[in-house]
Amino acid sequence: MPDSARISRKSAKEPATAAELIAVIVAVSGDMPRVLTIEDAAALPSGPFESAHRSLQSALRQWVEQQTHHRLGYVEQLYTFADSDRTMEGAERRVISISYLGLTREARTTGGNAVSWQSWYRYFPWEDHRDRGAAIVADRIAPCLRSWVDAAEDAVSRRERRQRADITFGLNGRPWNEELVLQRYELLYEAELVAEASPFGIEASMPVPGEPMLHDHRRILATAIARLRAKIKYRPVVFELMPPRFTLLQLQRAVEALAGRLLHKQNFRRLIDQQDLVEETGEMATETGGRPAKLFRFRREVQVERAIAGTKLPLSRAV
Amino acid sequence: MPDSARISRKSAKEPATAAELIAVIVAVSGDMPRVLTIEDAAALPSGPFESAHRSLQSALRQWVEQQTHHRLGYVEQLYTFADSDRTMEGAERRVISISYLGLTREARTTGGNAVSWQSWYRYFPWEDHRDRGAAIVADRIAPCLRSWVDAAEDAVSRRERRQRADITFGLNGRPWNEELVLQRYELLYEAELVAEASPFGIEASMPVPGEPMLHDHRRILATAIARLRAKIKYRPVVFELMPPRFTLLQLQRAVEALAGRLLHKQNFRRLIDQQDLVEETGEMATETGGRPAKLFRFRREVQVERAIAGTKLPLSRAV
DNA sequence: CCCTATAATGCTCATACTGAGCATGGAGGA
DNA sequence: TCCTCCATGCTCAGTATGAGCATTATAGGG
Repeated sequence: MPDSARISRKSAKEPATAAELIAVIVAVSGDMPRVLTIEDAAALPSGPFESAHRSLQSALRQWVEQQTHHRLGYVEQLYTFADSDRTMEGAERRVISISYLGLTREARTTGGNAVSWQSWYRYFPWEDHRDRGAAIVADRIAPCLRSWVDAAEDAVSRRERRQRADITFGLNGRPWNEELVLQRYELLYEAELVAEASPFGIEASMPVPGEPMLHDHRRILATAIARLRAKIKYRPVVFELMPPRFTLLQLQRAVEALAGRLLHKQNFRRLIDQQDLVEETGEMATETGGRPAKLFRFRREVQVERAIAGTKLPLSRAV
Repeated sequence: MPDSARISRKSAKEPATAAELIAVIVAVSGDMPRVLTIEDAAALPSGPFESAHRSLQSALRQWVEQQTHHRLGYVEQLYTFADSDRTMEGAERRVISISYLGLTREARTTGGNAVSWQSWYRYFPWEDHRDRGAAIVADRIAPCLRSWVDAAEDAVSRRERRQRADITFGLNGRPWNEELVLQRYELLYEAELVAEASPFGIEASMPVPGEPMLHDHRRILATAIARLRAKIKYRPVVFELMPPRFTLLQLQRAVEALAGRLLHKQNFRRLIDQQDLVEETGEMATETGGRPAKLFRFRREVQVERAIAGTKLPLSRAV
């Protein structure tokens, strides 16, 4: 390879780098999206990538299935980081972190070592607009953002800050966009409204609610949530999180849990069966609390056919 | 970190890994999407990632700008590979390849070392459905795929193969989907219709046209094309590839070059100005070959506003 | 100067999709 | 029996989208 084609000319002894995998494993239970955590809910599971593994994805799969005793239905690479602030302190080795999103079915306890499933809204309470999320934005976050806007140097940057805050958090008449999870977290980070952003360790008195995580794991989780919220709109991935048989309302509740917002029931049903995503099992669910509902199963065939088209969410302002 | 949280238990001396960046740098000129290549058009530019760099992205930016003397308008991470077949032969080190997509403005010659800009259809002639692409699929590829379908073991897998071929290549009445670039390449690879798939080196007599590349660079390029084709539909990224002032037809031609298909002119214009993506400069272009056209410039402001909504392509069966 | 090719631009139309809401059916509990 | 909670069926208006017709504006050739 010609020298000019190389990203850097220093070709002699490059200091070794280490590769690390970070997994965001998602399940849905009890109307809540859950994420697998370690360190008493303060970190995402991670570990070194070793040459014994065939590939990144197989390493992740193998490990997660061993941990959760569940098949990982869907795995997707999220992002690779190598920022210098991620270098292990004192070590001369550079760490490259490769993050993955994985979907699995049940949130069964995995046992031991402070491993647990947590609602992802524990870390991002403002993202749950099914109920109190909107209030948190309005009461707790918006005031802080206004201060941040006013603290800008000049009128121009004040204007830019205001516009950015309005768009990402849906203020001043702008609509809430559930996909902007990462942008919102990054704004809060820049405005030093999240604990990770304060240089002197975790402050007890953060004005904005939401548990922090170690390292930049909360940012990675935000990336995963954003990706998943976007994906469910055009790919039938929700079904990876559903039991084999389910009612349409259960399906809707799962989507709502992920999207963090309520959907229009009739339109949701229309969309689902327009796309032939499910088929009736012939059975009925009687414990619905109302009229019994038909049970459905996912038509696995569509994963091939519908390689592209996919699901869209029928959103609604309110319900 | 608890042991159970690690991806693998072997914690002793992990063999070092090396990180490599691979760049897909895209520009548009002469109604063709161009990609920066090295090794006499046989490979994508790549190089080691070293600890001197602040981050992956800054390393890439720095290097590309130095090479092309152009500002990299848009940079996006594509994918990270670490498959064992990517290990350098004979070396005990594992190589992790991180690929990036970058957009830049002009395809000026970079000088020296077999660096050149190539139309990406040189590697994927069947992807250019503005003219001969559809014919290549029908005349050269479809017959091979039929053989591949018939070569399947049993009726079930034959059926699966047929369906897969029909969907990805738009056969038997299915519509052509320009986003399935990677799926198409992978199908051709599996069917051993591309040179990279034949184990005994590059064959001269491949039934399907299209230049191969070294290593898995053609696959990476396919990933980049697919990503970009999807992106231009909902994000105003085309403008990164346009000169400061342009006519609407020039803009349309650029989009068509990327998408590999022709667009309905009136609908394209409707979409562009519905979204307020551009503003008139007041000047006119007279060398259009017909009636003079207004010159426009991109409204940079929308990149903030339109953080999400974005452009959609008005497609058309034919023009 | 007229004619033709090539574009730019303006408008219309049918269809599909989408957000919303009304109405009715069926089961269990007070 | 009435009430509540859901399941399910259907309607309606606004908007987006794929297509195509018509008109306007230059350049170049006869």
